[in-house]
Amino acid sequence: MKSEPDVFGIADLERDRVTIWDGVRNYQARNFLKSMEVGDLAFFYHSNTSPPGIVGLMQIIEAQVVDPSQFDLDGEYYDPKSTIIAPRWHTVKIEFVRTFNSQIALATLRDRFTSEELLAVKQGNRLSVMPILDRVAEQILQMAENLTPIN
DNA sequence: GCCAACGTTGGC
DNA sequence: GCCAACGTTGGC
Repeated sequence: MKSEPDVFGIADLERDRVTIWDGVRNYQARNFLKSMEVGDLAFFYHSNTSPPGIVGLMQIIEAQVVDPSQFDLDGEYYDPKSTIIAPRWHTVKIEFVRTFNSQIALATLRDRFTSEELLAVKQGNRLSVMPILDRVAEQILQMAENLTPIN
């Protein structure tokens, strides 16, 4: 799951511990959010930063959450086509698990995985929520273990 | 800041 | 329903 650190980064999640992942306004990304279940783990990815990459881990603690921002008239995620009876945007509530000692850069992920193995590595991919194979996720977690801490 | 890739909008 | 124009994302 991607977020720009300037907007909401892993440090913000570590501080808040729990958050609703609101503001996703892409149908494909929303469908992936809808498929998530309580207990699922997700990587936190920093986009639009240098270098971009995976910075930590979080856990889904509530599924099928109606995104409240779609009803916020003054917010940037307001959707006039959404109604309380038929909301268009669902998301998840997540909890901070941990920040990696050092981030796993996109370049490293590209070195290690093909775009078939890891969708996030595919050039031109703009999806902010993407599925990941268990096997690949385990390898990434292993990579995180082996990272040397930054001071 | 540039720009390729992609999604959305809207005229027809 | 097609597709050109436009807006956005996000790596570099």
